[in-house]
Amino acid sequence: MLGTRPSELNALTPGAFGIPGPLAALAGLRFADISRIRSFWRSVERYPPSAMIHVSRKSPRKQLVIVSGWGCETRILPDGRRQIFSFLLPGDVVDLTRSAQVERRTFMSLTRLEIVDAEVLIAAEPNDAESVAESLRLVAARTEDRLLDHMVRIGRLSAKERVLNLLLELHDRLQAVGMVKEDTFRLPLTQEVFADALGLSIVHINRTLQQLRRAGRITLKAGSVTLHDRPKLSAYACYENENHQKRSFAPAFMA
Amino acid sequence: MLGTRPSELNALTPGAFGIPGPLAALAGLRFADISRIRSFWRSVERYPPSAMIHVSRKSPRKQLVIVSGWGCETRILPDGRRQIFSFLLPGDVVDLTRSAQVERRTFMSLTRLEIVDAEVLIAAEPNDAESVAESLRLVAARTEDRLLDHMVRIGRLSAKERVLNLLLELHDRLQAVGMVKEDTFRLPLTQEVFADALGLSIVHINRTLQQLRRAGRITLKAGSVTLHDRPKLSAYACYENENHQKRSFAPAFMA
DNA sequence: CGAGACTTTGACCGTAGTCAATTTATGTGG
DNA sequence: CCACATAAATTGACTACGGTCAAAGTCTCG
Repeated sequence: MLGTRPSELNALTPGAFGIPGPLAALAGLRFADISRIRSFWRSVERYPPSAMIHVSRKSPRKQLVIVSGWGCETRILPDGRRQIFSFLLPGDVVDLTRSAQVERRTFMSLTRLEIVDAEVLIAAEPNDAESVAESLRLVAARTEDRLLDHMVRIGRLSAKERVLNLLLELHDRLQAVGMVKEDTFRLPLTQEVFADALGLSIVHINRTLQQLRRAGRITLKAGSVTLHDRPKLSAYACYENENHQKRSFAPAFMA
Repeated sequence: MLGTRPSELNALTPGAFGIPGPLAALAGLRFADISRIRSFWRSVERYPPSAMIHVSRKSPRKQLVIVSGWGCETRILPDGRRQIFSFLLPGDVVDLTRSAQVERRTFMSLTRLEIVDAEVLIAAEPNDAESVAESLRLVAARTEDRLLDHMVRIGRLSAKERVLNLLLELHDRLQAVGMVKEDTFRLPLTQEVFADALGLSIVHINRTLQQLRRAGRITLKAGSVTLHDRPKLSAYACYENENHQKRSFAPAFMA
């Protein structure tokens, strides 16, 4: 782990739906009543850390929603090198509809992970099926857009910038789903995962983190990170909040 | 230019539809008669090299099809660094439907460029509207998938591997639309563009190309490239043909 | 022929990679 | 609750890939 001690602060319980939780990211989703939530809760699939989640052509499911935990999309080269394309957080949608060749992206869990098939969410809201589907598409589109940010990170930023830029993105995404407290959030990733995401070696990631720590830019311990002076860090790392000029998507069901 | 002298071998004329041309990449597209092709030809938009193609929210168009020339999607950082996300070749589709934040990707021409709005193609085929639309989606999905290959390139391959891997991809894509002759194809890109796509500096791209040339891996002159021993190069550069296990999409209208 | 865009080369530097050893968790069985 | 095994984080020494700066050479085109 990047810091130390694990924890379950990154896991959600059904009760969490009562407060601005991860699924709030699913713009406009409304859960009419508790019983529906329960039924949906029962169809959650659970995976242990580092599990490969198969989504072959035989399985009909095409959109998966992360309920709790962290996942990622990755590709491993024949010689063992690995590139992580994206991190998937609670509320994110993996939309396989958008890919012509599902085989080329591997979806795996990084922590214990819970997912539901989007079909279940849509079925839970028969009256708003279309609006739910639309929300899912929107969230999936955002996930795709982030691939570009990640490409810029890897292609054009220095190691320090890459690390900060990614941490800033994760901060914002986690904050959007209520998983940030006082600028601090859990980061259940090993340095190896970080390295594979940012196109750097483990050793260099380690040294980069040290530097950022010593320079007082971040605090990283016990598996939690705190970013000090985000505006400044954002400028330094060429980070742009993805919600800059966007309309807000406050979840209607919690007004 | 990467080699020397320009040329129009990468541009298409209407007559080209009679032979396996770029639009063959649009699986299943059928052009019932010449008059329709003409009408569609009249709605082609033309751009000079290095033009920014605006696709703001005000313009209703959402899917653009490249008819001739090369384009790219890119992002420029505040300090001038630039990352090119993808190259767009004849037959490719730019699907803005898939992006929640169009502002974050800039679409520009690299050579003289001709595009048509997908609407036009669909309208040209009233009886097969749905199948044409489906083809467009498929092509767009492939374009998206390629972003991942590009990410691997930038994140995990060495300079030599990156260059070869990209050349191999371009070879295959151009071959699919009949723009490769005897393992040779036109490459109307400057080394700067190459550098910005591969996350390297111009100087290093130049040296890498020299090395590949001297090692006899490629021939690069007069704006054309020849790849020698592609199977070997593919293995070396971790390149996998995207059509590996895929069904072929021979254009029905030219059988 | 000259201007400007592109390519090429040399000299030198620095970021990031590799290898290998050490320290510090984390976790499991007794 | 401790001992040991394993995973993860650190650190040092050394290397090398790729970046920067600057100058010279080429090509194209008006």
